[in-house]
Amino acid sequence: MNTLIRREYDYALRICAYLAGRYGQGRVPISRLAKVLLLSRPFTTKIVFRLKNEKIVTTVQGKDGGVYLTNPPDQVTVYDVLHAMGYNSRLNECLAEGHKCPMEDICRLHIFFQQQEEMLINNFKTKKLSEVIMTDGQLKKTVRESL
Amino acid sequence: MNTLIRREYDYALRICAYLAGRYGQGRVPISRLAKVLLLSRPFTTKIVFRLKNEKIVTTVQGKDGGVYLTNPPDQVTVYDVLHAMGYNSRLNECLAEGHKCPMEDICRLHIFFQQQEEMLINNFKTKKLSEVIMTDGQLKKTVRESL
DNA sequence: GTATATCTATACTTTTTTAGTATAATATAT
DNA sequence: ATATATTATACTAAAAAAGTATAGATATAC
Repeated sequence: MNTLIRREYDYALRICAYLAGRYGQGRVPISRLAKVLLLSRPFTTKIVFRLKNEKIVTTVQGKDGGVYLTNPPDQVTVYDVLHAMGYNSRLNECLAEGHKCPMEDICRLHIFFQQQEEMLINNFKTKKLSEVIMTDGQLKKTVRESL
Repeated sequence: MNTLIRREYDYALRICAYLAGRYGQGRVPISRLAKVLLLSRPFTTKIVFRLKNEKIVTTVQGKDGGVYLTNPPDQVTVYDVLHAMGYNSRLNECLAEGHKCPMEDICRLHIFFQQQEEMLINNFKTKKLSEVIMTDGQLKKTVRESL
């Protein structure tokens, strides 16, 4: 199966949605993120590393270190997170930069997909992290039920 | 790069958009489809084979054989073609059938992506082949210019 | 009835992408 | 000092996508 949102991107969003719920409440160690979000620890590490480089999250090393969301959740969008992770998905390859299809200008399919993609990206840019917060309470409940 | 519409699906759409422009005007051999749409012949063959099995196109063997659109272009949608090709792309894997995420019910990200996907599929179901026709005239012009 | 143009059906190969792991190093609170 | 964290990069394995090859069947024109 084929997805526009890769696993990594999805995990990154989960991590940010969780951190959004703890904004202003200190640092969360990666080990805890992994546990509560059902991710492997090395993979979580990798994703946090990318998010940190793009300044979506801030990290603190050492004992009592951990991760927190750099900016308030209502100032970060789903698109921001995807973009930070290197999101460059396209509905159709013919929409990609550098791709020069000789039919492009006359191709109504191209125009159609272009419109669809714009709409989607626009919605990603509108959706804020504050709207998709995952709280500890919710997570504990579902994880308990899934055991 | 990652796309929702695979190359095969895109080619299938092109083929159908072209056949839509010649609906009621007889059969088009695969060799011609490949040439005019800038596709390799074996690949075109493979795609036509799939479209035939799903009755999107009808094929006639033998000398003077070829391919034509089974139904009028205003009765076939972009979604019909994608579906025939085995389209099962999802925005996010967590939307896939059989995928059971323990957080699913409470996950606002899941709900958000679900909505986005519905919107997209709906638009695919609304767009008819008659709206994306590629004519011989257009194609010859662009191909000439690209040489 | 034969040659030829055409589709049929499946198997194979190559390349790319994705997903995930491992590890040695560095930082900090106590 | 030491225990607990993150850092940064390299590596591996599995899966998917893209495209090719080929032997065969079929229909038609002549």
